[in-house]
Amino acid sequence: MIAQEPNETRARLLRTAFQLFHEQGFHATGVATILREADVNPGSMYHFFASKDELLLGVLEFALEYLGPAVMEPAEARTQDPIGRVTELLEQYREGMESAGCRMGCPMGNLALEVSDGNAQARALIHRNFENWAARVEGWLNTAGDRLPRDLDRGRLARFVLTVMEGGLMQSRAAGHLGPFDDSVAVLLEHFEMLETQARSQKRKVRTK
Amino acid sequence: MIAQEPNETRARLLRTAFQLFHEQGFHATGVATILREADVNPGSMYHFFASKDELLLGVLEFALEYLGPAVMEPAEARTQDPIGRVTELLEQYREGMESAGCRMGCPMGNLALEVSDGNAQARALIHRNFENWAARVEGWLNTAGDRLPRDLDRGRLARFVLTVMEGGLMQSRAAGHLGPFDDSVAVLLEHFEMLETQARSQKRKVRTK
DNA sequence: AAGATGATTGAGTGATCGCTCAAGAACCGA
DNA sequence: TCGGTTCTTGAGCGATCACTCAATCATCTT
Repeated sequence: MIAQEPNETRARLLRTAFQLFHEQGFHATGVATILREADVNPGSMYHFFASKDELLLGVLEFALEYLGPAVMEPAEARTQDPIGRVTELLEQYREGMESAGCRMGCPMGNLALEVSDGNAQARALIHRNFENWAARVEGWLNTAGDRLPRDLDRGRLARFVLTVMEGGLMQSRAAGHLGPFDDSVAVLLEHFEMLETQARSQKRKVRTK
Repeated sequence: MIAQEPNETRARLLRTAFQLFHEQGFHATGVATILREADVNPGSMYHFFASKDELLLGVLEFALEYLGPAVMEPAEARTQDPIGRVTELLEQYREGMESAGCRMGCPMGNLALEVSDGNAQARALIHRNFENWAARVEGWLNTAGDRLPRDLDRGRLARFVLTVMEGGLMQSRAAGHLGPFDDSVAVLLEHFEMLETQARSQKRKVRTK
C-alpha cells in the first residue's frame, strides 16, 4: 500500500512500552498495563505486533532511532571537546538516575540482562544499540587527535566508557545512591588523564627527535 | 518420612531458586518451576517462605554466604599476588560466561537490575553482596603496598573492578561473545599497569630525597 | 457509489500466575 | 505413650497472563 504517515497508535504503543519496560522491566510489565497507559485495545496492538516479543523488537528498533537525537546529540551540543563530551554524556545519565530517585538506570542495560538469553532477535538489537552508542563515542575520541596516545585503540576505549557507565549505574541502583556511579566515573576520568599524560610525553619525544 | 538433616528442603529450595533466577531471571521463573526442579510441594515452600519475594530474600542471603567459599576463595587460592588475584577473579567470571555460551552472566548483577526498584529489602541485600565483593577485593589491594600509588583510594578501585566486570559481562551477553568483556578487562589491566608505573615513580622520588 | 483495505473495538479464551489450607505424617521432650 | 510442634501433602483458589476474533468503523481507489 501507499506509504502513509507513521501510524499514531503504533507510535504511542512503542513509546508507552519503552517507558514501562524501562520503569518495571519486560516481564514485570503486563500487556494489559501497556494497553491501558497507551489507551489502545488489545486487538489494535495485535494488529501491529504479533506478540509481546514482537512489540519488544519494535521498542528496540525505536530505541535505535531514539539514541542519536535524545541521547548523543544533547551531549554533543554541550561541548566540542571530545573528552568533555564523554563527561557530559555520563553526566546526562547521572541526572536521569538522580531525577528517578536512583531507579530505572539505562533502559538498554536493563533489557540486556533480562531478555537477551531467551530472544535471539532482541539480543541482536540490544547489541546494535550498544554498538551504535560506542561507535558514536569512538567518533568523538577520534577527533581528540594527539591528546590521546598514538596507538590507543579508540573503539576499545569507547566500549570501556559504556562498560563503566552500565556497571556504575547497576551498583548505584543497588546502593540507592549515586556514590558508586560517581566513584566509577571518577576512576574513568583519572584513566583519561593518565592517557593524556602519556600522550603528552609521546609528543615531547617526537619534538626532541 | 526419611530422616533429614535440618532444613534440607529449605536449602534445596534456595539452591534451586538461585540457579533458576540466574538462568531465567526472577520474574520469568515461575514458582511452579522452582517446586518441580526442587521436588517440593507448594505447601512446603510456603511453610518456609511466606511469598516468592521472601524466597528471593532467602536466595540473596544464601548468595551472601556462597560468595566467599565459591567465588572469592578460589581466586585467592590461585595466587598470593594482589593484582593477580583480581585477574584470576575476572578470569573465573569469564569461564563461567564461556561455559554457559555467553548466557546468564553474574547472578547478582541480573537481579540488581530486575528487582532492586520494587523491593527495598532485596535491594539492600544485593547492595550488601556488592559491598562484600568489593570489600574482599579491597582487602587484596591493601596488601599490594607500594606497588600502587600511596594515596590511591583502594576501596574505590575495588568497586571499579566490580563496575568493569558487570559492565563487561552485560555487553558480552548482548554481543553473544566474550569480546566486549575481554576488551573491558584489558583496559582495566592497563589501568592497573599505569597505576603501578605511577607508584614506581613515587618510590624513586622517595629514594632520591 | 461501490468495493477493498486498514484499523479499531472489547468481550472472551485457555493457560499459568502466586498462593491457600485442611489434613496428616514425622519428630520431639516428658 | 502422649501432646505439641514442625514439616509435608496436593487439590484447588481467584487473579492475571498473553492473546483471539468476529464485527464494525474509517479511509482510500476506482
